[in-house]
Amino acid sequence: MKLATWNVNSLNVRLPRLLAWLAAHQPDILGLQETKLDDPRFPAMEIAAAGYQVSFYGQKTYNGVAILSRAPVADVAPGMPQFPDDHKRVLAATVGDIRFVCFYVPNGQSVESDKYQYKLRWLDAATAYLREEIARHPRLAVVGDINIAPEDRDVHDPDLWRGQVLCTDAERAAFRDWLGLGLKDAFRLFEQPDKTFSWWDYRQLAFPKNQGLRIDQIMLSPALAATCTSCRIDRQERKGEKPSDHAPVVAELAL
DNA sequence: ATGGCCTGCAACGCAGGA
Repeated sequence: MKLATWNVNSLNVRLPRLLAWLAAHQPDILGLQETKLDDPRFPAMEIAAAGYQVSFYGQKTYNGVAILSRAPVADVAPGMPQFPDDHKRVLAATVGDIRFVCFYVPNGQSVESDKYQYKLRWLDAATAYLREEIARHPRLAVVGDINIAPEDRDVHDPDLWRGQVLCTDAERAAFRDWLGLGLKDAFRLFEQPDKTFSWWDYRQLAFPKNQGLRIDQIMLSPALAATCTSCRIDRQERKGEKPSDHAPVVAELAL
């Protein structure tokens, strides 16, 4: 079984790439972030034609999340009950005996901004939310654009980024809180090449220079982590015409 | 390669991303 996550940075623009990627990689469950589409405009027909059930929770211009699954989906739950929010950033669904949570964590913009304070409040609420989810669902996968580079090795230039948003101690502490609930960062269950990232700025030739961050994650509860056989980032998808600035992350489970 | 990020909006510059 393949689980995946991808910030598509506008599903409207990225739909051709998404359909090609589904055909090439055939994930069983995929979480999307930054669809940037109102629900009436969601391309449900095209995705259904590709063989996927789809649940979506979107808004115009900003945010927006979706879950695609080859198998039937149940108990779809938008948002976090602990954190009423106009931003559409959270969607959860059950596929078989797996609970799949798709997060689009706030960016935070800069440590001086109100958006950073919002991000910290959001992360606190997410900890409470995940504590309940993992208690209720032993086989839990939490995926998404987490907008936190967990450690310096997830940053191309740690000195440049030190103390900046995505790398602050407070954000990293929240990520460690999630690991403290028992979740495993699937990517770090395996030996990985140095300087493997999931996001590269569109500017300054950041991708060819590999000036990136690893801010997209798949986190697995112990029961699922025990079945995980690989986790990799598909940097090929960052190449070519009109790529998203994020690459997909894929975890394989022996299920 | 003589460039300089991308997307959506109701725009004709701006907000937001990270």
